[in-house]
Amino acid sequence: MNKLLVISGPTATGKTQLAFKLAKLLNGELISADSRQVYKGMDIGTGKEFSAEIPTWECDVVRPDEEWSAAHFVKLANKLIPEIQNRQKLPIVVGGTGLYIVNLLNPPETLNIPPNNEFRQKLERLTLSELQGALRHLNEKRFNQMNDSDQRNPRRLIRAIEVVKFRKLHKSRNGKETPYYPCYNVLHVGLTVPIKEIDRRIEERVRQRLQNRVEQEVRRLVKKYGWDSALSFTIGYQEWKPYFDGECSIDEAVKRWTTHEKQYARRQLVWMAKYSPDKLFDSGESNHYQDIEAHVCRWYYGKE
RNA sequence: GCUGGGGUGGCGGAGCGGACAAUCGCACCAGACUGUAAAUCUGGCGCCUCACGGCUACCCAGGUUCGAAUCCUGGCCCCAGCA
Repeated sequence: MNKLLVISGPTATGKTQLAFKLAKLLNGELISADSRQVYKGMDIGTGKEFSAEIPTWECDVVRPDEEWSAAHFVKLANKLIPEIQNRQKLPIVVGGTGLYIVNLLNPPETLNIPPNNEFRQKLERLTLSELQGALRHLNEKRFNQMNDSDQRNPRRLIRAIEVVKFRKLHKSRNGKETPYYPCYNVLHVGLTVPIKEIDRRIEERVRQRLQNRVEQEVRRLVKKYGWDSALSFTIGYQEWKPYFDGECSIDEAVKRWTTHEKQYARRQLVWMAKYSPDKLFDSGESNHYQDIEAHVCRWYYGKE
């Protein structure tokens, strides 16, 4: 039994509800592939949902001021998945962070090359052309491999430099940072909805979260962790800062939040178009659940 | 009613005689992406054309000028202060 079910898709398509249903049906446990729900206390704004019967892993694992990354996610997931399987249960990875899922299923060689924060801080002070120059000087080939947009992306340039530097330093003892290549029997189900419907659901959800007093949650978290934390790069949190600082009205802040959420959904769709799941379902269609259930069961109960 | 400021592309906002289809930001569209990914970055964004290029544009109507979003006159509208 090495089966692994993956459910991905843009925000507001009903992934979590689907995962709960399937978990109940197939005796499963969830692993959240969500880069924001890992943060403790960021509950209302990230829309955490739990079920009394079904365990959900990789939620609430670090504080908003702690470090987290795709590599952390993958490492923990590769520990959890066999554990769940050993309990004779089905692990279900659900989430909208496409990179996490891709990295889990198909880890890049560089995944376990750690960041060098001190070095990064130094590089962050450089201009774009200085960064480009630095990478070309270290490894012209690597620079040329990058596409036009990445060559102008400071963050990507910094990581590339970091990787090259690391390899130069550790070329003798290669192997330690090679990622673990799992071989699970994976079914990857994608969930989508026409974009107009996603927009509608996002608007509704923002209203709902306001009613659930996100504002209080944000205020509390800012007090505890400050803006120098995940709060400043999370939709639904970052937008509150100008309002708290008296630079805009609450309506403007909420509008920006909604817009950012919609833009995010579009980016997720672009990502999904590139890394398409095995099978895509439209959760706006009335009988989608039956279709998904049938499809998943065929895989689950089928021969290995 | 007087005085002063102003009307620019979906919005905010530069430009104040030529180099302006008009800096920039936002929104929007299309993408990229392999340890920050709800992040970060790229391209497009008046109309027609694959392109060279052409056409119509900076409230409206006139005028000055080789040339006007930019100057002048009149009109309409907005804002601030005074009445």
